[in-house]
Amino acid sequence: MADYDSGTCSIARTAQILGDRWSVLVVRDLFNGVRRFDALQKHLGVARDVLTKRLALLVDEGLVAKRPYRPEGERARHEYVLTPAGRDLRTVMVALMDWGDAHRPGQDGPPMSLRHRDCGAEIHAHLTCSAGHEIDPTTRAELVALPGAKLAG
Amino acid sequence: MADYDSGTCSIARTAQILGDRWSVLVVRDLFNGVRRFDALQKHLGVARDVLTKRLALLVDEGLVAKRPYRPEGERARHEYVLTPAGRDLRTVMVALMDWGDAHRPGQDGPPMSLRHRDCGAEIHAHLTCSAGHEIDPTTRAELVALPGAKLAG
DNA sequence: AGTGCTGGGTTTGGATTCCATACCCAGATG
DNA sequence: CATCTGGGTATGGAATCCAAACCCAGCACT
Repeated sequence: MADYDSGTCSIARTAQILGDRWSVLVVRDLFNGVRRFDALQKHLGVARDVLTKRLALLVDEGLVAKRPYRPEGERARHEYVLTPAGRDLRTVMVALMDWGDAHRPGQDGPPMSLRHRDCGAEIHAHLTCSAGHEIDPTTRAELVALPGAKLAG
Repeated sequence: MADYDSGTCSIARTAQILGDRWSVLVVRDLFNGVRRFDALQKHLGVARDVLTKRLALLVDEGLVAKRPYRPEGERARHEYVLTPAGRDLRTVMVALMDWGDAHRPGQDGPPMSLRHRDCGAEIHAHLTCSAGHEIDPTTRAELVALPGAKLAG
C-alpha cells in the first residue's frame, strides 16, 4: 500500500479535519450537549482564538452548524450544534473512548460510560465484516485498492 | 457532562497521543506494513525531525516498538512495529476511514477497502450495546459518570 | 586504503501556530 | 448613564513545523 498516495486515503482526509487535539475535544463536547462558545472555552481550557478557528473550520467542513438562538427573555445568542455529518463521528468518538478506557484508564477506572437509552446497556465500537463475522484484533484483514486510489508521486 | 473535568475523559487521553495529523497517519502506515523510517518519511512527506519526534512519542506511549533487525546479508536496521496496544487502534482507524469514505469520498469514490481475509467481505466499524442492539446514528444514548470521573475545577 | 552510497537520524533558521492576556462591541440590566 | 456578559479580535512571546543541510556508521567497489 506504500505505493499509493498517502493523502488520498480516507483516513488522511478525516485526519485533515479531526487530526488536532482541540477539534476532537470540541466535537466531544458538542456531542455532550455543550453548545455555547463560552461554555466550550471554559470547559476545554482552550485559548479563545484557537477555539474561534477550530469552530470556523468545523463549520466550514460541514460538521457543525452555527445558529442564532434566543433563550426566552434574553438577547440573541449563537449556538454550535453538530450537523448529521458531525453526528456520524459518533463511531469514531466511541472507538477513541474505548481505546482510552482499555489502555489509559486512570487510577479509578473509566470516568464515563455511554449507555443505550432504551436498555441501559453499555455502547462500544467494534468491527464486523459485511458477511457478519466479528473482527477481533487477531483477525487478519487485507487492504485492497479501488479505482479511486492514486499512485504515489 | 460539562461539570466534569474535560481532561479526565478517555477521549481526551487518547487525543493526547493521537490528536495530531501525523500520529494518525504514522499509525495507519504501520498498519499497512510500512516499517522503516525512510519509507515512512517518503510516503507521508513529513519533515524528518517531526517523524523522529512522533515515533519517539508513540514508542514512549507503548503503541509502537522500535526493533533492530537485519535483512539477510545486509547491515542492521531499525524497524517500527505496532505493539498490541497499537494494534487495538484498528477500530479507531476503520471508524476514521468509514467516515472519510462516507463524507469525503473524492471524485472516484473511496480509494481503499479493508477486507476480511477469510471471506473477502468489507470490514466496517459500528456501534452496538452489550445487550446486542445495533446503535445507528439516530439511536439515543446517554453518558453516565462513573467513580473514575472528576468534577471540573 | 580510499571513495561513495544509504538508512536513520540531528541541526539550523525561518514561517506558522499556540497560548495567555488584553481589549472591543452589542444588547440587556440597574 | 454605568455595568455586565457573550462572543469574539489584537498582540506578543513560546513552542512547533517545515525544508534543507549536515552527520555518522556500515557496507560495497576499486
